[in-house]
Parts: sequence; C-alpha cells; structure tokens
Amino acid sequence: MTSQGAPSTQKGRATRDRIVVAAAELMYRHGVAGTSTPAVRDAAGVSSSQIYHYFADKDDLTKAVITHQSQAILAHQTPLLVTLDSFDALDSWRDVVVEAARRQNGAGGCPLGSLSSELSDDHPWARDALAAGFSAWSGAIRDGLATMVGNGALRPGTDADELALALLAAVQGGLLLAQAQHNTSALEAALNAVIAHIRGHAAGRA
Amino acid sequence: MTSQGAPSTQKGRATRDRIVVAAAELMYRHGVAGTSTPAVRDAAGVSSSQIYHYFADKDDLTKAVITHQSQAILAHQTPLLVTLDSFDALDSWRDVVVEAARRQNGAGGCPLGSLSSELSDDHPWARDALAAGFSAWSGAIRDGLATMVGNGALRPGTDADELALALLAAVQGGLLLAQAQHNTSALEAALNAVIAHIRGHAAGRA
DNA sequence: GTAGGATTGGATCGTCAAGTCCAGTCCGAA
DNA sequence: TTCGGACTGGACTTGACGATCCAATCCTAC
Repeated sequence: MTSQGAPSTQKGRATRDRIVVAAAELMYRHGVAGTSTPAVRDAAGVSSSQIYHYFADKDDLTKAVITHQSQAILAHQTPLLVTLDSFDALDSWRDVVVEAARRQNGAGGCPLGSLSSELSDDHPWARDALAAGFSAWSGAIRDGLATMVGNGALRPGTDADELALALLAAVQGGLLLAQAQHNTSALEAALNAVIAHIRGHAAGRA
Repeated sequence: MTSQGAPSTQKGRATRDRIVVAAAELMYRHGVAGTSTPAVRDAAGVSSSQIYHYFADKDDLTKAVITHQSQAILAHQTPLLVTLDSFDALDSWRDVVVEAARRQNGAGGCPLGSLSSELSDDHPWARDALAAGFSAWSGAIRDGLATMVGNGALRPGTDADELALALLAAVQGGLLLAQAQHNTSALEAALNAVIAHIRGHAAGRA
C-alpha cells in the first residue's frame, strides 16, 4: 500500500505523474465532475487499480491536480513577474496573458479559476489548496510591483498587495468572460483599467 | 405532451416555476453536475415525471435555470444602474455588490459566473445563453455610465462600453476569488481600481 | 356533467461511475 | 538467486442518476 506519499520507485513516480497530468488535462477541459476515473484511466494508459494505488479516492487525485496546476501557473508566470521592473514589463505581462487567452478563443479559462469555481463552495480541502494557489500567484505579482516601488517606478507607499489582488481579479474575471463570449475584450478592458490605475501611482506625480 | 412551451394552466405554470427555482438554488450551491434530478424533485416537491413533463431533459432544465438567473440578476441590478448618474451612485453600486458577497463570506460567487465557468466550454447552447446574460448585464452598466457621460459627470468620448466590461470583469474575478479566499479584499481592490480609473475620466480634467 | 387534454405519482429500466479485489509481474536488496 | 514489497491488470460489486412508462387524477371548455 503506497497510497500515501510519493512512490518509491522511478517507474511508480512516472505512472503517478502520468495519471496526474492526464487528470489535469481532462479536468481543465471538462471540469472535475465531468471527468470520470475511467476516462483518466484511458487517457493515462493505466488500469483502474493503479489510480487507487496512488490516490485514496477521486478527491485525493483532484487535490493532486490542484497542486499540479498551481505549480504550472507559477512556473509559467514567475519568469515574467520577477523581471517586473517597469511599466513596459507590466504591459508585456498583460500581453502574454491576453495572447494566451486569445489563442484558444477564451476556451478553458484559467485552470485554477475553473477548479475554484467548481470546488470552493462544497469542498473545504480544495478551497484551502486553491486559496493557497491564488495567494502564491498574487504574491508573485505583488513582489513584481514591489520591485517597481523599490526602483522608483512607483511611488513609495503604493499598496502593492492591493494592486496585485486587483490585477489577479481582473485576470480571473476577464478569463471567465472570455470563456462565455469567445473574445478577450473584457479581459483587455479590465487589465487596461487596472494598469491605467497603477500608472496613476507612477513616481513623479502628486 | 407539454414539454415545449409554457404550461397552459395556472397550476402547471406554478409547478414549472417551482422546479426551476429549486433547480436554480441547488445548481447555484452545488453546480449543475452536482445537482441530480432526484434532488431537484425532492426540493421542488414534485415527482420525476413532472420534471420531464415540463423539460425535455436535464439540459433543457439547465437552460431554464440560466434564463432564470439572468433575469434575477438584471432585476436586482437594473434599479441600481438606471440611476447611475454620479460617482456617488457608482460607489453605492459597488457597496451593494461587495456587501452581498461579504454577507455570505464569498460563498457561491456569482450565479451566472459559476454556471458559465462550468458550462461554457462543453455546452454551446449554454454558452450562448450565458453570453447573452453577461451582455445584458454589461449593457445595463454601460447605459448607466452613458448617463454619466450624458449629464457631464464623465467626459464626452468616454468609452462606456469598455469601462462597463472592465467593471463586470472586476465583479466576476472578485467574486471568484472571494469564493476561495472567504473574504472580499480582491473584489474591493478590483472594483476600487477600475472605479478609480473611471474617475480619471471625470469631466474637468485633461 | 362530461369529454379530453393537462397534470401528477411513483415504479422501473439501462447505463455508467466509483471504488474493491485479487491474482499476477516486476525489481531492488541481501 | 530469491525474498518481499512495489507495482500492474482487469474483472467485479454496488449504487446513483438520467430518463421512461403508464395509470390515475384534475380541470377547463363546451
């Protein structure tokens, strides 16, 4: 019984990863409830028992998917955010986010956002993990903005925390609307509005 | 067979309404996939056959729920938005939205937003209805902002459409984050940022 | 009051998902 | 090389859900 903890062998780790990656992909596209364990089994090329060998139940697998997606987003976003030292860099970050959404016509939305919308209310364990993911994300944005305060691009005293939350909310809401409307106009409008507001904190103004 | 079209009798209409209201409530709290037709049957106090007498299948019922929620939101929001003639009124609108979220600790999120997140990708018929709902909502906001342009509170040439989309995205993203974080700080941050940006369009500035 | 459609009750069916079981194979350590 | 635990395959059980069926009742128009 290796259900708890990481598999001890190389092969076991590879199998577990394959399951998580397949589940993440399916859950991203069809939601958690819309993803059956048989579907995961087929997509990952494993048998039923392997899923339950590595995970206690579907909730446990879902938890692993949340962790996986949080890390994937951070891995993707961090490079853009650690170099956030100017308004140009902020615009570039926005362009990357918008472009990613545009490429798929808004389909899918944010991997973390959809999971959160589906699970937060009914599953406290999921909500905690998701809140942690969002927190790490907004923390990364805040650190970027703090860089801009540090190097003088933004006025001292600027509340980087609050602005980071506003940016994250704009991303989430924009992506959600992009999903329904199949265009990125709301995402762009929201990001542009918040960024324009941030520009109001540029050093060299009141 | 009265599956299509409204029931012809008073009693039939009441039964149909009871089903839609019960389904809307359950789907709001547990999602569409998390709401079984037996659960709707019990909550509405009807029998299985009645559900399938008034609706072709669960998708058809879901469609009715989307319509119901769109109308409920519009009915709730319109009074606040038709009187949107000043920045004070805009702040009041924000306060109502934030207060509603705070009252339930963010739980539930936006009735339209959660449905959209769950259904938009896989169900085109739902996406169309949801996009229409969002469109009506942002349209109502835009009309409010247009009033402010008309009465001179906002500069002529202000793009009320874009600002309305930004506000709606801020609401959606803020509510989504409130759901996971159990607080309204992101919602407030996003709305404050967008509203501050709108204030930048106040008449009497460049 | 009565015909006929609208409405209702609830048993029932087919399907599929979650999770279990166990027999077997692989593989590293002694 | 052999022992034991890690890992794998897939049949199987159980239960719930969506949907159907049909008989019974209501109610409105005539």
